Amino acid sequence: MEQLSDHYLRLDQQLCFALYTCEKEMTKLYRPLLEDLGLTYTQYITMLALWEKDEISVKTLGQKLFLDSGTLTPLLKRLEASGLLRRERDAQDERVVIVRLTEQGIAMKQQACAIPLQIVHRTQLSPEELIKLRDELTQLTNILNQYTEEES
Amino acid sequence: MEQLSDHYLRLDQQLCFALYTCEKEMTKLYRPLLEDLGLTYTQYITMLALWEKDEISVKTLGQKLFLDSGTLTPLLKRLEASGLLRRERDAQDERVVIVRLTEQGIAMKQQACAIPLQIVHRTQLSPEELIKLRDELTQLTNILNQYTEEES
DNA sequence: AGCAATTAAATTGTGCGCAATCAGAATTTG
DNA sequence: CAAATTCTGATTGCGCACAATTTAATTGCT
Repeated sequence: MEQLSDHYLRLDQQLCFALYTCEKEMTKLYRPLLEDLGLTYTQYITMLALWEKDEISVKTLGQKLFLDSGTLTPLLKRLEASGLLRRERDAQDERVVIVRLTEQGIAMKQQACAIPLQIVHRTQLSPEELIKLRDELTQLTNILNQYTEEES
Repeated sequence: MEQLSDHYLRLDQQLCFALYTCEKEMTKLYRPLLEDLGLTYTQYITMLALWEKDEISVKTLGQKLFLDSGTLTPLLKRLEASGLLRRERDAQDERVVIVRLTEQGIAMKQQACAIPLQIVHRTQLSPEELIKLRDELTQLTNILNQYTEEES
């Protein structure tokens, strides 16, 4: 006989599993659209960050994206190999690597700007619902981040 | 000068990015708790599925978890190496691999049942808020899944 | 100036996640 | 019944994620 406590271990009860599957499904939705640009999902959000603010260090970029150098270094090397950006050591501080978009990298923004609206449409969410969900997730991220930060 | 259309490409406007970072933060919250059990996050949700229903095929398990054999086969081999389960070919249909928990795998459920409440507490969400967010994410997953399914 | 501490990236190693491909088994169909 | 098709897992390859370690550069302290 199933215990009452089993309820808390059910897969369909878990917020984490809903989040986990939803994130994967969202990435899967982007994949065919990004394939046209020759980008993976993580490369896409990296380009979003760089279209907003160019000529920043790997560290600053990592803080925006919540990614560390173990992820960013090879990813940026691939984007560099694709001709979208250049990685150069800072002359002032040789420890720092500055990321600069190339003309090609800047130009890709025009192709990318059609993507967000296509995605929004497919979520079938109203602008209000989307903003609400997005902000709830952002707030939850901040709350969870307190725990993970203070333990390190 | 920044174009109006740039707004749609801003990182902090993206639902996908909020989802992406929140999912990673949630996984990071589980990590130290799961370390005590010797499980990764994906191994944990796999165990959740198996605690609910044991002796199922890799295919059925994959459908529950939204994971394919490329992910599950090596993951299940690791869980088998840890002594938590056994993988056996079905005698009726040799194509099918049946996953069975060992005594040790079943016993781990008792240790795991403390985890969900600890996580819920750290989200600082009321039970109602948590259920609402979880159900919204599940619904969004189902909507997005329509698009990704119909294209294949 | 000299040396420890700090900082920024890079590197290494493990484990997903998934597309693509392959192999073997079962089923369908002419 | 034989050929074609479908089905289930396994394998391979690539790209994240992230912990841990290493390397090199800078800063702080005496």
